[in-house]
Amino acid sequence: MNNCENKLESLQFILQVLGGKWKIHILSKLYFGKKRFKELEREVTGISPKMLIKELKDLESIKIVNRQTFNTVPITVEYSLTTEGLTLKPILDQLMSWSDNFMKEHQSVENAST
Amino acid sequence: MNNCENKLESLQFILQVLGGKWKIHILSKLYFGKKRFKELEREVTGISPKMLIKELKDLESIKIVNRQTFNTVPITVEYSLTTEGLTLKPILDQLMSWSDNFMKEHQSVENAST
DNA sequence: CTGGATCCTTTAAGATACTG
DNA sequence: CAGTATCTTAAAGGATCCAG
Repeated sequence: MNNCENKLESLQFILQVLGGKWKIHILSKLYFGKKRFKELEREVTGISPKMLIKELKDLESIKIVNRQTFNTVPITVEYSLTTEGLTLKPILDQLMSWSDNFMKEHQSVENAST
Repeated sequence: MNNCENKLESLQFILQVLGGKWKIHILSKLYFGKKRFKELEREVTGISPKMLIKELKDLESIKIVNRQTFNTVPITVEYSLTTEGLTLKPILDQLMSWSDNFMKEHQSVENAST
């Protein structure tokens, strides 16, 4: 039963993918639909083009986001979630509600010094 | 409805907590029960005492693990999960099964070049 | 045994200017 | 508009030695 090690690795892998400063923020924007590069740059406040590109490439390479180019006058690129990417949403939602709850608990503990 | 920002923050927070190279590994050992420092050092292969201490402190500070000292001849310290920490298990399990599935898909895509 | 302190290397991230 | 390149800083992690 040492596929535990295996699972550990996958877990670490996906945590690494989702970790970092920007991934979640970017994904949360893409859950509302496709976005152009510039849109993302605007909406993911504080990110630099270099970081945005890097993160998008990361996500693209594991097929969580999709990149589509249009040969318009100034080139247009749209990013969107793949089917795989969409399956991530419930997970993220659950994690979110856990974190949310966790934060509340944590706060109430700190404020319990009355 | 900009509690979205709030949720994003909690998500990032917990992802940061769980992220890094060792947290998950350590937690997965603690799910089997309390462990002494040395036991963890042995079981979490490759970790240095410095890292182990740091990670344990991180987890302790957010009340996910519990630290209990015993005034034995050479001092003994036992680490275990708190109630909060235990609530993390289902989340981790779900994440794990997702990652697992994701990895399989990903592999089959790569091998589909027949 | 448990853990702190120090030094060093590697990786993540930020700023900014530049090209097709 | 979309993306690169370069340079710099900050943070994570590793190695090792030391102390209660």
